[in-house]
Amino acid sequence: MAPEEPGSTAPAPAGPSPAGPSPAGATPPTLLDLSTYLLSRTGKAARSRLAERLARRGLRLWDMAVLAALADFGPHAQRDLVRRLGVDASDMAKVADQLALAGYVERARDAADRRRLSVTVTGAGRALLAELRAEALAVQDEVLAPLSGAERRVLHELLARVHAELPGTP
Amino acid sequence: MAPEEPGSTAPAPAGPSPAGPSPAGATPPTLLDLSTYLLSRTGKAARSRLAERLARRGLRLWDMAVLAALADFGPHAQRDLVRRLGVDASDMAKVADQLALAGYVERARDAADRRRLSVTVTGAGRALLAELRAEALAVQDEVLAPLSGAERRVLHELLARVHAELPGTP
DNA sequence: CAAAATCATAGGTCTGCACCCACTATAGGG
DNA sequence: CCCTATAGTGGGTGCAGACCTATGATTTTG
Repeated sequence: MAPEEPGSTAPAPAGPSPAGPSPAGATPPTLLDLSTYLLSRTGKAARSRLAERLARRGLRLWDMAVLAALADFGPHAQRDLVRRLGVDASDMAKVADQLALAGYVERARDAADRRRLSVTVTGAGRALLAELRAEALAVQDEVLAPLSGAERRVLHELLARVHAELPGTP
Repeated sequence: MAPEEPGSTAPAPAGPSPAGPSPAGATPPTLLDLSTYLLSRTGKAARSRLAERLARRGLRLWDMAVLAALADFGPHAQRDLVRRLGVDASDMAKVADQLALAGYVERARDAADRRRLSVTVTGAGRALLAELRAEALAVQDEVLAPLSGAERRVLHELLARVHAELPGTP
């Protein structure tokens, strides 16, 4: 079970870039060549850092998403938040409940359809969202540190286009 | 597991996101303005799609990483794989064990230090890695569909620089 | 009106990831 | 030799995310 493949030469890395820190060993080039891999890694770094900052406030990423949706598009019925954000209805109920308890949103039964709960962001919610946005920008600055302003704009534009076409996102 | 969308298998016959521009509602601009958010979302999409393809073969992302490390840098003591990939030693033992069982790697005790297990990729392992690489490229093609070749190269270069400076990666 | 559909919610499952501890085998210094 | 450190392993824990089901309240529809 060892058909030695002579041709499967590893793309031996000439050498770890002098500037590149590699105290623990370099990442395999086979992986680094994959945009998939880089996207996954950098995305995970961004997410986990932001999540960690939110966690310090007892919040999760969904909380921020809900506040953003309410601030950007105005009051939603809970079911519309579910549709817009693509989250499970049951999970949305929990998020909304927590946000309402903390005073960041208000919930009221829709008079027209008493099954529906209309969710509205409060002043406190808007203020919080502004802070969370600042946190996100701080993370962004941290993660994108090696890029110039112009490069960051290019990256953002490319990612926006990729994101726009992702199934499940629209 | 395709948490984002239901059928991620086939490239949508007609259009990616069915005609409707916002069948579910638009994403809040407050989020879309954050590169952090785009990075996280696209990264997650890439990751989950690749993971799903690997899962069909009974593999996980770590399996691919280990094979890549072995193919790129030659045989490793298990402990060196742990250092290079930044995974927990206990988890690495499990991954290596599974790979060995499937015949993708061989393990032998190091004669010099009989505590160490030297891990070597087999021919089958290299062949598998080539296939996994092809899968990753397919996912990449899927995710980066909206970008031209030149744009993909720019994106890759920017991501590579960002990734190189991420703490925890070195 | 009765039946079916819809909304919100409580509760639970499942999966993957990261991490931790206890234990064995081996190495190496004093 | 004894003692400490290291390598690998097995068997866990805890957490977060997505998902699923049942139920009560309400609206819509046949």
